[in-house]
Amino acid sequence: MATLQKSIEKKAALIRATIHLVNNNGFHDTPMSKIAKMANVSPATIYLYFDSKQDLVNKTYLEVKETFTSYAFATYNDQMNLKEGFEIIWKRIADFKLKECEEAMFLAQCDNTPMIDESSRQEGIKHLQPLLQLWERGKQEGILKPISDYLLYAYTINPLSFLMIMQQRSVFELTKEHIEEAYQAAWDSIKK
Amino acid sequence: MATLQKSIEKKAALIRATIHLVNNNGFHDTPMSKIAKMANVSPATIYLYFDSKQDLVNKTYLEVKETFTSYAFATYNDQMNLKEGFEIIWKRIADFKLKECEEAMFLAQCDNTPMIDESSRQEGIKHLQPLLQLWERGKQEGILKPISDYLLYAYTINPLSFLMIMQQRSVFELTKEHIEEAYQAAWDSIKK
DNA sequence: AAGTTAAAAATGAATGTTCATTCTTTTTTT
DNA sequence: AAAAAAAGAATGAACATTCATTTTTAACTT
Repeated sequence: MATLQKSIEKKAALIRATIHLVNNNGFHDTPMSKIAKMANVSPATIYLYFDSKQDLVNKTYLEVKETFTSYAFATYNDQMNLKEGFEIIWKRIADFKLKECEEAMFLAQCDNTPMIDESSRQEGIKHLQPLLQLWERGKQEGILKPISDYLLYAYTINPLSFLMIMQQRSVFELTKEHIEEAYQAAWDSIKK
Repeated sequence: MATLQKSIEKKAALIRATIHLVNNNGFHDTPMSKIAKMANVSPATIYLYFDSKQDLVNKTYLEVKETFTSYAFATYNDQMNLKEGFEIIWKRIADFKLKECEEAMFLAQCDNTPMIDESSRQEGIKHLQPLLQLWERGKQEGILKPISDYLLYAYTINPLSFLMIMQQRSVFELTKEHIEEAYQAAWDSIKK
C-alpha cells in the first residue's frame, strides 16, 4: 500500500504544482525545477512519472478535464428531461468554475493557447459527450434551436469562462444572482 | 521620408512576426531570433525599437487592440439608437474576428494568459469605452437588462471569440447564417 | 553635383544565464 | 542484499540581451 499510495500522492502533488505555476506564469515560464520544488521532489523524480515536460502538461490537462466533467455530470442522468438536465449540468459547471477556479483557469488557458498537443485536445473533447447527447435530444424534440453544438456551447458555457476569468482577476465579483441571471440568458438564447 | 518610412515598416514587420509566431507557438516558445528572421532584421535591431521581449509583446498587444477597436467602431456614431448601434458594433466585431483572424487570435491569447503585463491589460480595456457608454444609455432607457457590463460582454461579445477559435482550429465552419443567428441570440440575451 | 564626414541605424557574433533532461550515487523498500 | 525509487549534481542546448563593427543616411562644403 505504502509505496503505491505514495506514488499516487507524488503524482498528484506534481499535477497540483503544475496547475498552480502554469496559471500564474504560463507553461514556458514554469521551469521543471520550480514544479519539483513546489511538489517537494527532486527534478529528476518528475521523469519517473512523466516522459517530458510536454507529457506532464498534456496529462495534467487530461486529468483536470476528467475532474471537471465528472463534476459537471455528477448529478445528471439521462432520464431527466431536457430543461432539467441542462439546468443541472449548467449550474454544476458554474459551480466548478467558481469553486475549483485554479483547475478551471488552467483549462481555459489550455483551450486558448497552443500549450497542449492537438491529440490531447481531441481526447479532452470526448468527455463532453453527455452534454452533446442531451442537446441532440433537445433538437430532435424541437425544444432547442436547430443549431450547431458549437453555437450552443458558445452561447451557454463559454460566457461562464469569461466571467470566471474576470472574477479571478478581481475586476468584478460574481454573485449567486449573477449566476442565476447568466443561466436564464443562456437558456433563453438556445431554447426555440 | 525614406528613413522614417523604413523605420515604421520595420516596426510593423516585427509586430506582424510577433503576432504570427506567438499565435502558433506561444510567447515563451517564440525566440527573438525567430521574430527577427521573420521580419528580416537582425536580432539586435529589435532592441532599437523595443526595450525587451516583454515590451515588444505589450506594445504588440496595444497596437492590435487599437486596430481592433478602430475597426469595431468605424461605422458607429453615438447619434444612433441603441439597437442599431449595438448591431453595427457587434457585426463589425464579428467581421474583424473572421477577416483579421491572426490579430483576433492574438488578442484572445493575451486575454486568457498571463502573457502581457497587467498595466497593458488595463490600458487595452480603455479602448472599449464607446461600447460601455452605449450600454449605459441602453440601461438608462430601460431597453437593456440592468446588469453588469461584464455580463453583457460575456453574453454578446465573448461567444464570438469562442466561435472564432473553433473556426481557426478547423473544427467547424462559420457561415453568414451562423453569424446572424449568433447576433440574434446575443441581442435576445441582453434586451429587457 | 560631387565629395566629405559625423551621426544614426543596423548587423553578426559574443556573453552569461536559464533550463530540460540525464547520469551517478544514495536512500528506501521488500 | 537485491531491486526500486529518489535525489542532487552535471550536461549541453537554447535564448535574451549586449558589444564591437560595419553600413547607411543626410547635412555640409566646395
